[in-house]
Amino acid sequence: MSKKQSIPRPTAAELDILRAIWQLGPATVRQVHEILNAEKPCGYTTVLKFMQIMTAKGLLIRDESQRSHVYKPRVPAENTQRQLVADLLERVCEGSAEKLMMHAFSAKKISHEELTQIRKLLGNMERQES
Amino acid sequence: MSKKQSIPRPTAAELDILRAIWQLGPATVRQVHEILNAEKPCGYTTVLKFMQIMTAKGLLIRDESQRSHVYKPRVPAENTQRQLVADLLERVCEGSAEKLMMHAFSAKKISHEELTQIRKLLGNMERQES
DNA sequence: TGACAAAAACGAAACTTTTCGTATATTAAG
DNA sequence: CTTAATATACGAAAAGTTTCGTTTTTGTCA
Repeated sequence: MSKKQSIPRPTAAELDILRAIWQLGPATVRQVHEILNAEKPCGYTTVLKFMQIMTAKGLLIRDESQRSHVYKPRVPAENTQRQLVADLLERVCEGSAEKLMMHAFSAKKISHEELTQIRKLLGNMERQES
Repeated sequence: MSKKQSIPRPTAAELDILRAIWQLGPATVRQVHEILNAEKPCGYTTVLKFMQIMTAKGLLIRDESQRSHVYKPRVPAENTQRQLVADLLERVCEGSAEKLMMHAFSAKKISHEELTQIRKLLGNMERQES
């Protein structure tokens, strides 16, 4: 009975770091800091500290074989993203995917291409349905 | 030049309270506490304090004409929901509505009826497109 | 009007998150 | 080996969130 301790939900600042790593792939503190600092000024050690904390929490794992440690997500980006979307779905859309989409559509202009992709996605859903 | 100060994003606990009020309509602390306490035990004054803080932050407004003050959201539920969805869309889905949907679908089984509704929604979108 | 019940106000403790200064370690160059 | 550059480690302040005990106010009714 292995104890698979659950990974906590990332905080806002932690999500910023995850996003940078999702974009970069396995990355050093310096690389992440470069991206984050460009968006919004922040100290190097601030980013370092976060990445240490995130490692302690189990959000990241790190390879210490190099002088500059290399960090990557403990679980695939998709898992974390799915968890966050599911959470919002329940907590603000009452579990209604339709509401979720309505809000997304009213918040942002969606391109024709994207609409086509989404329709295709819906088709697949339908097919999988019992 | 009226200074329209922006309303802050609700925290997790504040969102719980908003959800209760969205469900109840304008409500007293007691009503909100009843709902929240049923989900997860919490003190009356805890809820009261939150609602006071939220009023100070501009998330709620209250009618003090009765002995039991009546609170309601300062902005329509849809606005807050749209803001939260838009935020997630940008911060975890890279602005891609398709990814948002994919995650929603993989997180939760969607009923046939809901799929139909969503398809209808897509149709409307298309029509509005330039 | 006085006592009781219910509500609001207040203040602060307990936690969590965010930010960084300073100290220490490691490596490369001269 | 010494120094300079760059990394990590550590600790703690600052800020924000959550929780609730205690006090004060307000309304009711006997």
